Amino acid sequence: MLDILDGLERTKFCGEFTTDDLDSEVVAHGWVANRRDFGDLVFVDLRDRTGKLQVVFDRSKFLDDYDKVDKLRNEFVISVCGKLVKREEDTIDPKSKTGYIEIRAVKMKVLAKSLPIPFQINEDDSPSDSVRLKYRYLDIRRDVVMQKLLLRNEICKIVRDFFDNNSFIEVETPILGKSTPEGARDYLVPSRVFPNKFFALPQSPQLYKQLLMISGIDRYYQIAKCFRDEDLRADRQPEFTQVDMEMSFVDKEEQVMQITEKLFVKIFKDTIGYDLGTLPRITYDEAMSKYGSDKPDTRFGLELVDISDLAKDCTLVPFKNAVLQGGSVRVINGKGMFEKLSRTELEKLVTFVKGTGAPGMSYITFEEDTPKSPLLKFFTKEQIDEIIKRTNATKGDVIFFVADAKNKIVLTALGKLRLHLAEKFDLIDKSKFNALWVVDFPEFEYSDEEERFVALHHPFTAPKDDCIKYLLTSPEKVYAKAYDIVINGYEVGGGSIRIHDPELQAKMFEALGMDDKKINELFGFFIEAFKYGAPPHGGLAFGLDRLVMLLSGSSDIKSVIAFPKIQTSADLVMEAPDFVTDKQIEEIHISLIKNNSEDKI
RNA sequence: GGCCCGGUAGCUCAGUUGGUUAGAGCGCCAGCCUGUCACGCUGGAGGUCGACGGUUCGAGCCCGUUUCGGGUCGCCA
Repeated sequence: MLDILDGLERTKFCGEFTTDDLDSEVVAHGWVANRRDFGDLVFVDLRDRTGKLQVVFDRSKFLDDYDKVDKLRNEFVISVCGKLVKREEDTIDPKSKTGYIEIRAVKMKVLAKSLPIPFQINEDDSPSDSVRLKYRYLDIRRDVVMQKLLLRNEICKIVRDFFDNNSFIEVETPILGKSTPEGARDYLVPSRVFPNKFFALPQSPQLYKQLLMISGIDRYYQIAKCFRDEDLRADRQPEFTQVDMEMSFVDKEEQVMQITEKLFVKIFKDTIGYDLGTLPRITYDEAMSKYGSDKPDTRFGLELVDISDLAKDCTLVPFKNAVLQGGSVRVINGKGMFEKLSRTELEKLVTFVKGTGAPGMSYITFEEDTPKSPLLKFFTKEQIDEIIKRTNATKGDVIFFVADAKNKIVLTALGKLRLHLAEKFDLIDKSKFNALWVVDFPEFEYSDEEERFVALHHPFTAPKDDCIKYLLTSPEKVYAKAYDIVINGYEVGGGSIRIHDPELQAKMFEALGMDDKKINELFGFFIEAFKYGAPPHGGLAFGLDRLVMLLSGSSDIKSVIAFPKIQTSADLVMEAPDFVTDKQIEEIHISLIKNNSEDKI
């Protein structure tokens, strides 16, 4: 090491030099970010993860071989020795944090050369994703990317300190586990030792952390890698990080929510200086009926209004039937949107709503104070007046109607329309962070596909005490001790109080239509564990990537992950996944549908 | 699996109605320059217009297929 660096030890990181270091001999290491070459005078911006510092190479004062300076190019790694000085008044760069100082170099060593890199590293230029991700290690040299990784590190430190201060213990749980059928698709790992058997990568450390409660760890946390073999989205990666926690001797949602809320308030305050305040609570039912979503973005209005009671008595058959068949008719008032929406754009909105699964959308426009719409003839004047009253509709508004025999379709459609309109008309105050709790989730959700009730959260979620009696008779009436934390319309985290009573757990499985054999195969070990003294417990997990994304003002989760996957879930840096040798395949007792390994060359 | 958008120099992009030798900025190479900070100036290199096929006298441009990248629906307890 010392031979390479000629004994040069870094005085400070580039961005950390201050007036304290003035007029002393200093050593700085870094990358050549830019150079301005005047022949016998060369300026170099030296960059490391903390920022940039100008180095001046003046031939008349440089004691080393000046030829090396001539040959410097961008992204060379160098070590510079010289005097740190204050710049002349008229040469100060006000745009740079270190713009008032510079190193007058007397010695310089090139530690590594660099080819011209495939794109330029500066703040203004952003190359396409594929180039950036193929050369992600270079992309990270860009300040915008580096800042996100530094922010991520900061958040992790706050998380660790916080849990440590609150008697939580970090325990690592296995990456190689067992496949569980419900929920997302598992990443599978074939076993070499057990032919035909597979490990699964964890979708979350859920079962392990509950076992740790039985162990007496009492309070656990982990910054855990989780895996889901599903298609990607801008805010979804197949491999992601959760901050996972669980605590014993709690039986009320409140206890977990309080400590989590404290952590979130601290993270926002200590990183970006934002005061989250006290998080409002909203029930799942209320969130659905007001916002058409269980993760509402409350930074803007456009709330849903139920007019089913009026539509029930109208003469428009689809509306009437929707209500009579157990569904609903609901509306959103697009405040002041009439002038901004042409006929074509209104029809585009109809297409958009149809795309969400709703049968269609109607609307009433208010070019003047009086409503205009083909819908009007199906309602009485009193009904229309009531709709206007409930939506506060006035001149310039447009009321959007969606009806269906399935409530969920109406709610989802309007919920998505609400977001779409807010985006389209720029109604969202981007400087705000609206964090809230969604509570009182239903325990079950009816799956049309499987024609049975499935767990909305997971099958270990405790039902509300007064709902237990409905478990086997009316699952739709059962609410859960479950809670989600939602920020700006993103589901950032969620958790629940767990079932710790083996009898209740058995009932729960029964409600889900699982027979003893299946239960034993899948969760036998888990059920057994609960017979050896399980304390009441509950916990929560939140997505670290999503949180960093929000805090860094980004809407792309890839931007806050060092080496993210692209949409096809491939890794462009390593070019993974890739073929493996026939021998490797043989060892894990797998036969390929078609051996493509020759295609590799 | 469906739908939408995109691929032109190393990077970011322009390219008219289908018409001569496909352009710009940055970067790169060479030279000049002692206070620049997006340094400047002079000169230069660099292109299978993602690929294949079709239409046409003629295709970067039109059509089809395909590939790669992005967004989204399904999916994501």
